Amino acid sequence: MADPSKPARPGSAAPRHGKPTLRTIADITGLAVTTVSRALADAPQISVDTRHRVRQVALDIGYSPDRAAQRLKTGRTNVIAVLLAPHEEILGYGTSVMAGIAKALQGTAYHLIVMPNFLDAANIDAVNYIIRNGMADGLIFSRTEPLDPRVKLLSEAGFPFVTHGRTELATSHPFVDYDNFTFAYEATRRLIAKGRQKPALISGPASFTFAGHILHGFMTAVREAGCAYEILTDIDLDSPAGAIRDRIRRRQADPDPPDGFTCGGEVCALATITGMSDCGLTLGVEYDIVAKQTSPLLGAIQPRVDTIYEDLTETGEHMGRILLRRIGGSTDIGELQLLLDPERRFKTGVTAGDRTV
Amino acid sequence: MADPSKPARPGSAAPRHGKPTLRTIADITGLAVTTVSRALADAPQISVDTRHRVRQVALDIGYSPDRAAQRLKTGRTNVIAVLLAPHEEILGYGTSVMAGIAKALQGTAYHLIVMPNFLDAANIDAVNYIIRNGMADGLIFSRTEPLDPRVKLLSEAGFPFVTHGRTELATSHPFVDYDNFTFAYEATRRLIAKGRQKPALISGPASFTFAGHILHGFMTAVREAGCAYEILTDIDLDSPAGAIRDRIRRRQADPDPPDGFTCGGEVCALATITGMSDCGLTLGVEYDIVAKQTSPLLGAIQPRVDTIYEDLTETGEHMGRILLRRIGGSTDIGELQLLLDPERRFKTGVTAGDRTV
DNA sequence: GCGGTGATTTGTAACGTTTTAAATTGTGCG
DNA sequence: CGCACAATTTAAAACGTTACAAATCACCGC
Repeated sequence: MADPSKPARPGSAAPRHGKPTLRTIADITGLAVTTVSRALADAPQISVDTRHRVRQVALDIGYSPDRAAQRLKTGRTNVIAVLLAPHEEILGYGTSVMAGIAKALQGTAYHLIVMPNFLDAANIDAVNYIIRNGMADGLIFSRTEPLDPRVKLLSEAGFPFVTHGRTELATSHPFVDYDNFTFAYEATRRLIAKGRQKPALISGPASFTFAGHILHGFMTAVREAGCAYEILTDIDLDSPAGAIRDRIRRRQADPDPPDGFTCGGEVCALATITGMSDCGLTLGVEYDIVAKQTSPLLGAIQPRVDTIYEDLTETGEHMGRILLRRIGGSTDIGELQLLLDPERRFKTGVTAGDRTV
Repeated sequence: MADPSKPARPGSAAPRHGKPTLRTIADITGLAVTTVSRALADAPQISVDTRHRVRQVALDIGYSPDRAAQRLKTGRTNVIAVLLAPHEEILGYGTSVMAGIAKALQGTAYHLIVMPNFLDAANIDAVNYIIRNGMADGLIFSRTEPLDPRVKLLSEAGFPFVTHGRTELATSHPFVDYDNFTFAYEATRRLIAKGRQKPALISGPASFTFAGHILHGFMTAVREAGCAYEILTDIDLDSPAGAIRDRIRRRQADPDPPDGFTCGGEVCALATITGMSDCGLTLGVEYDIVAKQTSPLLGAIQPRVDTIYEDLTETGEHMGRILLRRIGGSTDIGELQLLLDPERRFKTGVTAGDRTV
């Protein structure tokens, strides 16, 4: 064993910029740089005594490994990239999900980088860039399409990733998804249970997988009930609130308008209320809405909206955990895929001290 | 000049993982690695002809420099870090600002990383971590306090940063801020112009600089008008919507309630409307609100709310640009600080095709 | 033709880490 | 005592880039 009391070997110098390196620890302990490296990595071939001593010194001088050097040597970046689409600006989708991912990454060596992909919708380029330049060890993105080209690309490259949303591709891949079928099914059933005769659906843009799930859930509910229904095409959850409002208003002017709305989002619900209100119709009286809720917002507005909750932060946390597992080498698809149940609790803004008016 | 036709020098090998490096280009062109490096850096000592040839080859084979190696060698990370507080989840504050920053970083070598700081509010630790470990070349954060310790720390360390919001520290530093004084002043004047007798203020948490600016603007307006006023303490823009709603409702039960509200945020405005509505009061009839608008949300709801706009994406873009300038070495405080005027346009949800009802 | 000059190009070392292979130590046993 | 063997520790090389100093080249005036 090296004698800790012997002077630092000649040729060893303190790093110029003060930041401690492996070399610093080596000089202090009298060990070789290699030994220190392995000790910190808890290699079994290093004596337990040495491992402890090295760890202690590292802690004392506040050592933390240089990420650039590690990355250069190992090829691992210790970075998770997340792709955010421009539309996700509203109502904190992006921030909620990222908060969840960050939570999953807490305590690991991984950092979260946001790909500057707000501008161009063609984010297949961003995916290509990440794979080819090895910008990250794993990728997270959302708004999957049934035949999502990003998923294909990543799968073929063997690049670890997790999607928010499923695809219909033959090769299965890691994902976290919310059960939008059940959401739409339950939401529409609630409308019917409230006595509504003709539910209408406002779903996501048709190209996304989840829009199909919502449609399916909606159709299942209306068919079961054998009631009339309507699907509002030409607007979707990404439409500007003003466009949705106008569309609702126009529809009410035509014969046989819907009296219930299954809304996939909060802004959409607000816009619907506004449009109906413009026509002199009151929520809960002439019509009803059941909406998906992803923020505390709808919980406190007037009139109260019946909602079904989706926890985006939880979703992000699951995605982070699954991605770490995948990067760790897991191929057990069972622990890499997760379908979250809509929570059944009725979020209607009722808080303690609330009085019925 | 090196002869392009001569065979690749012995000892040169193709990189194992296919990714082209400087060495690859050197082999192809018959130049030395150093020459290629400088050619790509457009160093004047390399002949124009060589520079062009190297660039072309680099383009052809799809070369892009290894960030880890650059970072290791130069100490520069080419990373901008952004700190997001937990409260910024709502209404896309974070995402909007980041979209703006990303826009400013577009086309530069910089990547945007989000510090996983959602969990602990003590983000002074995160700042320390970034400085000490050289995690980024620059930092962006928001919600400054008058004597913000983060600003102190960064200034002393000489670490480039830009804040969203001002401080009252003696040493001036780069910032982008919205003129919240003018916002509150104008908003309150509008309330008074609408004939309101007793405006009330809901501002940000008192610890933040901008809350003081809002208060100042509000007070200036009410003093000028010589009218009654009220400041709603015990709630602020960060309060849950339900808490704000309840507080408004309770206040209306007491004597001499306010009949106008200057709201610093959208959720706050919605909650206020809800609380008043619970008391049977109608916006625009018994009371008015002027709110700050940072998303398209309020534009489409019913009842219409009078708002003053703050463009967060633009703010982010300015912050990004200023930070790049600062990293580039600028110390001209004139081009590192920016106070944005509230836009005077009235965003009241009026879109093309809108009809007055 | 020769030293000098400016314009280009080049080799070597280094950034801090991990990996591979080799060296050093200690121990048991014939 | 000497050898094999395991347990530790070590030296050297490499990842891809840039900085520094040195080398090469072409060309000029004498």
